[in-house]
Amino acid sequence: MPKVVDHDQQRSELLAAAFDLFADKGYSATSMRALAAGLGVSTGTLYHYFAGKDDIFEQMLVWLSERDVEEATALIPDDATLRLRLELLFTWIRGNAQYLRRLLLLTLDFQRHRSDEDAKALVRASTRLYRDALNDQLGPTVGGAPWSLIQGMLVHEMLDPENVDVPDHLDALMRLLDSD
Amino acid sequence: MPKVVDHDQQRSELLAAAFDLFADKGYSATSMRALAAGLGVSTGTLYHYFAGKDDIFEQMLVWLSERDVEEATALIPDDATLRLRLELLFTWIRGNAQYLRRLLLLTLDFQRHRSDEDAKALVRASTRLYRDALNDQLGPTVGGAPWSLIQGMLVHEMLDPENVDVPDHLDALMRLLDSD
Amino acid sequence: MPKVVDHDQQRSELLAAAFDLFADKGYSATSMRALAAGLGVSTGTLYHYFAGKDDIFEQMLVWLSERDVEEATALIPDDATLRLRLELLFTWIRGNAQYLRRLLLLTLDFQRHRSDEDAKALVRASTRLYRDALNDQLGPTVGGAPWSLIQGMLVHEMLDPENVDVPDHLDALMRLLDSD
Amino acid sequence: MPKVVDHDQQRSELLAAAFDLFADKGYSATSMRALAAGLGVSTGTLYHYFAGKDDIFEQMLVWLSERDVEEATALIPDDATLRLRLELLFTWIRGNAQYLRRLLLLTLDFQRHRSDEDAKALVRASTRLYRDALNDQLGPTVGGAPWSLIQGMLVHEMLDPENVDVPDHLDALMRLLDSD
DNA sequence: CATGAATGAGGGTTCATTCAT
DNA sequence: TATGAATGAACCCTCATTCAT
Repeated sequence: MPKVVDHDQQRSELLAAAFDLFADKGYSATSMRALAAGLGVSTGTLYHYFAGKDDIFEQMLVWLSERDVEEATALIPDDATLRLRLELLFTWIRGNAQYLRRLLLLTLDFQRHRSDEDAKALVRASTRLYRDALNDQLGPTVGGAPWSLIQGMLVHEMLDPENVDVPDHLDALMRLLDSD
Repeated sequence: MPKVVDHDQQRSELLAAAFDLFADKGYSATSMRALAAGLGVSTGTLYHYFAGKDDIFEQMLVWLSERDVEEATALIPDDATLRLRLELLFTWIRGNAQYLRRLLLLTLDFQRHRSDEDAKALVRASTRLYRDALNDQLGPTVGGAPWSLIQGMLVHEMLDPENVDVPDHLDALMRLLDSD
Repeated sequence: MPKVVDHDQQRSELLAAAFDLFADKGYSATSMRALAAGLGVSTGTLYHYFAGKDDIFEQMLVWLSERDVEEATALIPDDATLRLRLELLFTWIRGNAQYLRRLLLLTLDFQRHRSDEDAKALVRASTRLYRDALNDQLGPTVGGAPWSLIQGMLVHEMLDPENVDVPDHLDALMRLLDSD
Repeated sequence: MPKVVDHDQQRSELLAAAFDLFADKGYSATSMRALAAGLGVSTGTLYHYFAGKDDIFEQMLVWLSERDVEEATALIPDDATLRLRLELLFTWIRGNAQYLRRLLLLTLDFQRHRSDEDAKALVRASTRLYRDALNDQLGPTVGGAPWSLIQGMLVHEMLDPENVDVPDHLDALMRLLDSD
């Protein structure tokens, strides 16, 4: 099925490139024209591969989530201690902080744009993919606070970039997990 | 003499009512026409009181921030213990969680829409107003993690409302502060 | 009738100031709000003294034309030779070239804006006031060409300011008149 | 393959038709909606072919200037005497006087609307195209006065149509050129 | 498969004018 | 007499989407 392969591969490449375009300007401010131009195709072609703007975003979000979780999980040895897992994950998060901030902002952007149940479900699914991976690594006892702390750190940096004490956040994360 | 209208009062009333309209649909999806209709005035009147859409939002954000900080601070007795302060603040936050989520989302929405330095400064100023008030109440030792945790809790609820363990977050906050 | 005097004087002052405002931006680009602000009154006051924007312009044009003709005519002795008359008039025109260009442009601007017969009649009346004064000074034999040359010089300067040879124009004017 | 439309040809056709619409009401009074309706397309289509209202005008002005100069120049034999050249040019001008008046008024209209340097440069370039062609035909000795006389004649007709003695203008032109 | 021409509703904003005070 | 709040149509322009080729 060579055609299908080509089709899927082309679609993946379009999705990968779409993130930068969306992330630069935000969901609604990124026009289909700009998307087409940035991806090097015509608007018609875009509509050939995708049902519309929302569809591009949705497929992109799923694709990014799966890729991220795979990538981060692969870094952690199976026999790592809790502390090591936390440090490795935190390192990955800090190394991709800029990207994660952009993704988080974009996700909220999209959710705001589309307030229907389908959009909420999509966002929830993507979020849970990340959160479940975190729980897998740090234990099922986690009640949500560490996850909130990580997300909060990213939001904090978006709103007031100069006043975020990153080591303090790692320290806080460790204390939260230790006391469990 | 002109029509007897207190310019500043009228402006404040428009600002107060504007929040719900902005928060319902997001910054960019709320048109000036919708704003005017929702506020019961014409678009011309809106431009009589404000320089434009951005100006409405900016004035609104300042007004809300100052009002919130005053309101929350007033609830806390001067001689309250750290634990009591935390509980009172957390109670206020939970009591206004829906509003705070909407405000946070709206703020991020606006920041995305306008990426210039002026917008960033405005958002930063508003954010710091809240954060400084928190630091005033919970002590200067706070390195940012508690603040991130609170913001993260709100974001968490936006993305995955059913999976947030609120008491766990209060507990985590207490642990973070106790160990200082 | 003190009230009437005050009223007329105020109106004259408003008209005088209105020219600069109109000339700076053009007829249609000068808003009533800008006019009111520039004249130091409210829009309501403007509508108290004038029937509307067109009325302001019309009264202004009449007032300017009469003032200009009086002023330029006063400079010429009754017993001046044709050559002297021409030189004095040309000197006045060059001394007021910037103003005259602005006035000519503004007049065309207005005529374009209002294509009805009333506007045309007004413009024609104003133009003839200038042209008749010129004919009075330079003789009834003038068939229109000198007048066209002067207007053309001003238009020429508007369209291509650096390439107008002013002495050549005076020379040409003299030749046109001499050969009559 | 897209719809088969020659982009440049379609653009030229729109430009040609745009002149009448602009000339009828003036630059600023001709709205994009009116333009689109008059050209038989949607506003969206207009923006597909042109960057905006100014762009339409600018491209139109260049196109008209080049067409006019070509057309008028083609009428004059290479070995024509000065007198013949003048007569032929004057005949062309009189034959197109209505059009030229409309063009001149429109150009001034546009220059008034946009006072930036780019607009001035465009107008200057267009003006010089006409003037240089005139100089080419009537000799480099022309100091500008004949050109001013021609423009003045057109302006004169705009302001006071009934009082322009056309033969007198031709006569004056000949005298100006003879005496060189 | 792929193109880009075409649409027209809707965006933020400005306007001359009215009128209650 | 004088004010400025209020209107709402119209401004230029952008948009996601469709479809003939």
